[in-house]
Amino acid sequence: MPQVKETPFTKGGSLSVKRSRSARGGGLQASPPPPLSAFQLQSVALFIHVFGALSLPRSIGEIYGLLFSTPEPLSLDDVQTRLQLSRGSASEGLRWLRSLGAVNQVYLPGIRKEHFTAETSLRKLASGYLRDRIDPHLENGPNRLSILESSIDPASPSAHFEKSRLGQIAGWYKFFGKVLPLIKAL
Amino acid sequence: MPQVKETPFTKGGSLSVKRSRSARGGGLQASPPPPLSAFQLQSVALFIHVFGALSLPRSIGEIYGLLFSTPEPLSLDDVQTRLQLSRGSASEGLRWLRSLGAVNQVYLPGIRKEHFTAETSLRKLASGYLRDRIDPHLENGPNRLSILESSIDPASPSAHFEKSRLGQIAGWYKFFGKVLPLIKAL
DNA sequence: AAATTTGTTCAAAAAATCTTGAACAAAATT
DNA sequence: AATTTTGTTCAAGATTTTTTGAACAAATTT
Repeated sequence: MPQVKETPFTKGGSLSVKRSRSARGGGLQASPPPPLSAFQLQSVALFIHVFGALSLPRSIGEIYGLLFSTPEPLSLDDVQTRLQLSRGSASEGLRWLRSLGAVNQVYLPGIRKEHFTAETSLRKLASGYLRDRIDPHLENGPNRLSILESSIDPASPSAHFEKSRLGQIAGWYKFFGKVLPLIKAL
Repeated sequence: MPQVKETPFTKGGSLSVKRSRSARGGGLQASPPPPLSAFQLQSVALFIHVFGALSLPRSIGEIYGLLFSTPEPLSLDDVQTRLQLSRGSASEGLRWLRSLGAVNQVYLPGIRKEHFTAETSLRKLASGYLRDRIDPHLENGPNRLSILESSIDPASPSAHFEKSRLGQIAGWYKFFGKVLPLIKAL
């Protein structure tokens, strides 16, 4: 459905020349895209690959790779311009990485923009990933198990087989419930 | 929740002389789609979910779920008709599961069609998955590391930082190289 | 050896996912 | 309080992945 958004108060008429989002006052051009160093380029490539192995989007790998290979904290705009990503991708990618704990927020005194660095502790990376991407599936476990159990008709001839399968799955859940905390603790 | 798929356009109507692939001679109709039991339906739903957590295609989860919840070995055709999958999906899905070791081939004396059952040993499932989906990424590790290393200019002021990052990654690879075999051995 | 059954492959269609860009909102500055 | 800066959201477009179905090949039967 095509939707037209309206502003609280439409100041439509002004025909103001739309300047680039990052254009500064005084008619200056946007700063030129800062080139990545060889090390940064290789890092980005490597993390695109690593994150790809987990079926994560390319932009996520790019962002983490850039932060990983850059000593200074970078802002959203830094990330966007250096990787030539769209604003949306950069924002959502950073948000996702932050929520996972793969990226740390750094507050620089006197600077308004938020800045970010890469978290490199394997423990934190792994536990964040497990927490966000694996645990949620295990949490429904008991519920799913009971649904499955209730689908077994005890009178049916296949009930015995089905119960054994149910037990199988229960064992898997139990195993993961025990092992995951261990991995997180590393 | 995930259920039967509907074909976008189910045309063809009555003039569709096209007989099912498995239609027998003598003008017989294709055998009616055998309905899944409640237990099978729930199992399929569960494994669609589980495999989905690993970003694997729905059809893979369907096939494994069906085999898991069925006592007898099933043939390619059985899988296809019961899940209403296309022939290609069923064939490729089974092949993938077989290559992973998640599905076992069963030879039934006197029966020409290949038949399959689900492998339920967690150890085999996990080690197959790690072998096919994780190991390949680790194998390139040394190579990737050396590429990254050669991108460092020792004279540059950032060389120190970059070397420490390189060491970080090397540590990760080392860790996984040690831990994965342990997991496989369970 | 012709016909039939069984299984695989792959181009095209369909579906799912990711990216973009502009509107919006919130916070800070003038 | 108006403007500017900063960050988020989401519909539409772009891209990638999955599914389909028909052609093909191999094995088996007639």
